[in-house]
Amino acid sequence: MKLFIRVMKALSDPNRVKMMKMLQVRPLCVCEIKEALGIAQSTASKHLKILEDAELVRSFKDGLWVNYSLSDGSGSPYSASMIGNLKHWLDNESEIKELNKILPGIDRHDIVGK
Amino acid sequence: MKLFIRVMKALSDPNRVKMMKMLQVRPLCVCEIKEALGIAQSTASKHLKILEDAELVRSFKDGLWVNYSLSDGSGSPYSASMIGNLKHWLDNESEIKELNKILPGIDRHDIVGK
DNA sequence: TATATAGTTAGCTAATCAACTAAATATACT
DNA sequence: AGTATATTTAGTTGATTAGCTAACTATATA
Repeated sequence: MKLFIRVMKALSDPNRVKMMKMLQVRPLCVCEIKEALGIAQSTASKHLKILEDAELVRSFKDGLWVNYSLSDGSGSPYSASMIGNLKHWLDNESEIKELNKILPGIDRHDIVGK
Repeated sequence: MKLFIRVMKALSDPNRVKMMKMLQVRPLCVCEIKEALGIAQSTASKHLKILEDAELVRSFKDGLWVNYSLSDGSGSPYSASMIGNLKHWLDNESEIKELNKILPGIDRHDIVGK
């Protein structure tokens, strides 16, 4: 039960859902995600930890950067199912279309201050 | 996005998930549900409203009783999918097995005080 | 070694939420 | 009409949560 609740809770926040949708496009570092969403870096980091604890995303370090990507779903049937469903859900939402539009222009090397 | 979040939020609470699992067995009135879960009737009622707003359950009055049952899923793809998934999820959880064990012994006519 | 950069952790605040009791509403029965 | 029963609504309280800033850790580079 705990695992299931953890996945549902993780997907109960709009910013976290947006992160999942962005990670469908390509792996992203924390600073790219905070940039796209317009939130503080610490906030983005915390959200990503919640998604990771729910086995919805995974992370690997690359020098200074921590890259986040969608999990392969091996963590639980709940995360696997939601990762799969989200691939075809919400694409017509204006907020998601907006993100998809700006995402190509977001590059970790161009992000200035924190 | 709002609809999706509403479904995720609705399923983020253990008591609400338990309600979904109980309603898979049979339609239930509020008093049967509060009895099975050991919570106040007003609490059960509020939870059921949240599930109903997420299109996960529906209700119809029968005299003094309000019967709740699983929604047919026509409300949204999100509710439809989750209703379907929950049919085969969580059955091996001890909390759910316990509920399934006591549920046959719970009858609205036998419930004494509120 | 010092400095800059990316990320996380700690600590705070405002908002949301689950629980309860008590009061109000709705329906049936005497 | 009056009473009992089922449910919902109002109002309160304690816990959780999302957001921020500031401080800390880790890594790379001058």
